[in-house]
Amino acid sequence: MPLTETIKRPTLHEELVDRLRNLVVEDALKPGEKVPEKELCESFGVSRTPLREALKVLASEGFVVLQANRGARVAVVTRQELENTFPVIARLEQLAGELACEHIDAAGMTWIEERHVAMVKAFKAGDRPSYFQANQDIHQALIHAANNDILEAHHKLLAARVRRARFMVNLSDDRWAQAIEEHGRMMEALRLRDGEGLGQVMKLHMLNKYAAHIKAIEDQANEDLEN
Amino acid sequence: MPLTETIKRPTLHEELVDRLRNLVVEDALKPGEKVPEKELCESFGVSRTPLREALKVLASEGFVVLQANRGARVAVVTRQELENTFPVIARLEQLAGELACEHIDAAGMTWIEERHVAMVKAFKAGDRPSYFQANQDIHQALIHAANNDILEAHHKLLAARVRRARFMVNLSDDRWAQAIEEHGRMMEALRLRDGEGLGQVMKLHMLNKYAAHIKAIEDQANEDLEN
DNA sequence: AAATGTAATTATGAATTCATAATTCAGTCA
DNA sequence: TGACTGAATTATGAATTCATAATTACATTT
Repeated sequence: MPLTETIKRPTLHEELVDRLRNLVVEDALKPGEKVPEKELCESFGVSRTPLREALKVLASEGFVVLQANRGARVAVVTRQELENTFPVIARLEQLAGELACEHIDAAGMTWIEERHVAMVKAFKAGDRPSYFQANQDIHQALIHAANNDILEAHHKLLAARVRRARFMVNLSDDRWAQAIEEHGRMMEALRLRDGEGLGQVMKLHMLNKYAAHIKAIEDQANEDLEN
Repeated sequence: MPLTETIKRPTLHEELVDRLRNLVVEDALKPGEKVPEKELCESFGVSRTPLREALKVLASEGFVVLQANRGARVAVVTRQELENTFPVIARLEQLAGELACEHIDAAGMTWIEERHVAMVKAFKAGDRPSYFQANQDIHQALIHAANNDILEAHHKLLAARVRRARFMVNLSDDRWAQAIEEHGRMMEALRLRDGEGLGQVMKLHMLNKYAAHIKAIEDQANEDLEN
């Protein structure tokens, strides 16, 4: 921890990058929609310059696509993109699991145990929003515990992509139960500081999530065909 | 392959992102230096707006750091950062190796064989620049053969970071010979389409590169102490 | 009525301008 | 002589302006 705490976040465009990314990830801006530059400027109370700077960053992160002289559109989540993303994030989570077991401290451990309890509770109550939040907290904490900024930064972007995709399908009860079971095994490995094991489970967890996603998409496509 | 080929690259800021990134990676802009906005605008013949947009993107990629009201500086390559980068890129290369064996086509295979020959030739001739180029071509081609855009994009950024670091130390003859040997094993695995094996060797290759780098840095530090 | 060509409008990329924060440098005092 | 103060200068972030590309609306023709 450095002695000099980093200063507040002053620049407009940084703030905007986060806000806009959230709008995309939280599905407030729908895939394929053009980004309404003018409206956003007004609602944020800023001029076009910082907003456009932010859009450039978002484009490099893959959340919007820029078309020459035709502005920005919200990137569509293609199946191809999902198929490409999951294997990559699975490997990053595997690495994170290994490193987390080496580097996690007592405070981090306590926090994760606490969030795990909250997550199971949300599952039993059928409370999806709370589950999603606790789940996200746990994964974030594990990545953070790995103590690798590069890993964390790249994971953050990929995780946001995956999080966007949750609006494409519903979490099935089966998959939900399976995910909870996998999280149980993650906690076991973490308590034993079994990095190899935690890495394996986290990778598997992500690949299973992937499989469930693909299946859900296909089921939905079939349903649509029937109607 | 889509019927409609994507149009040229018209926008100033995209061009600038690439050009500036190159200046950083090729060490024309030295770590820690402040980015001379004015000079760059003049030499590129553009105004500040697109240049600053490009700097925002470069900052999100980690090649420059922005300080509030104090402009951009070229990011310094810290040892910590390198220690964080190598394990991540090693995993990505492992994954790329596995996927490349599944997806590579004849043209890709031919190109890689050709570049491998050129690389060995450059090694025997002691021609470092040609070696670096061929080496980079091979790794890029393998990643590309994996046929995963997400993987490719994230690898590209990390590879650029690592490439920057080559200015910190020299490639020792020992490490060079070892690298050539590892590439030989990569080619063997690739020819057999042994994805598992290729992934392992590529991961190892990167981790060995990492070890050599750290060692070189330490040796250099010791030399400096003696003088 | 449909289609094509053209003018008007709008939106976009980039240049310029503006307000302010940071830096530099001269002058003052110890 | 050297450290501090404060004005002058410079650099930066953001707003505004401007030129042009794209879209829309409309008219003309068949």
